[in-house]
Amino acid sequence: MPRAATTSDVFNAVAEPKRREILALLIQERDVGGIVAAVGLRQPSVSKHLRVLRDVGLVRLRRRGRHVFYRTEPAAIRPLHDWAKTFERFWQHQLLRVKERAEAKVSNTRKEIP
Amino acid sequence: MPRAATTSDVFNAVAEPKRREILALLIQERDVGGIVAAVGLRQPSVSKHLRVLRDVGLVRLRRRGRHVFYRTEPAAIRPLHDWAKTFERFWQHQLLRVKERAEAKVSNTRKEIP
DNA sequence: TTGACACATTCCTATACAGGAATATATATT
DNA sequence: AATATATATTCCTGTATAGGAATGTGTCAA
Repeated sequence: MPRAATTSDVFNAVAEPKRREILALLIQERDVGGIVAAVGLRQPSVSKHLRVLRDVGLVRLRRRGRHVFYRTEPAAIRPLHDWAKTFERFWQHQLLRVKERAEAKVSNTRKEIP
Repeated sequence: MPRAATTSDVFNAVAEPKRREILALLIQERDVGGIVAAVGLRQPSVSKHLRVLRDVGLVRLRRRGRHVFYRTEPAAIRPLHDWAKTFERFWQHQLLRVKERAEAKVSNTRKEIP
């Protein structure tokens, strides 16, 4: 079985670096031409990335005449954030242990010096 | 160009749901057999997922005789967390606006009642 | 109406993938 | 040494890309 479709969930959609770049860009609304100018890709590739982002709800669009303006939908990133946050307390534990070891070492060094 | 390799970065590695499941599982150290029993996959598939997670630093291993014990390396998830957190203030803005609209509505309703 | 412009979609291709089956490697047991 | 156990790797296959090229669609302008 191949990897899940990029359109299936947010995790797959943001696995592509260019799409993350586009998401960061679209915190400020831009039309497709503006995105093409900003990232180093041809217009059809950009449109395809936008389609993926749209399908998982990571961007919204607004049509104005011939132009289509896209903007990031930040709330759609929350599931990813919440998942990562699940591990936060564990890496904090790690940092604490590192700190404790460092302090213990200092303490030992002090004992050794006299 | 195909999708980037799963081994290239943390974002690609966690794009696969089973790997996220394994990461959650390995907060508590387990051997491969234990993982196989927990997730519904054959041993070779599990070993391959572990290889990917290992290559991007998301898990560490400890050999004990014939058994290999894996555990999640929570700190390796931080880049993902930090990236998602970049958008936190924007979705908070959204929530604030929703709240403001709701309060404005209540206020209007009150004005209409008398 | 005829272009011109902005964007989206389709078709093509090389590549990466995930699981299954078979096999290899390493360690423990007898 | 021979065998059993635990895990890793290799080979195979159907599927999902991501970008390029070509084409389709909708809107504005003259």
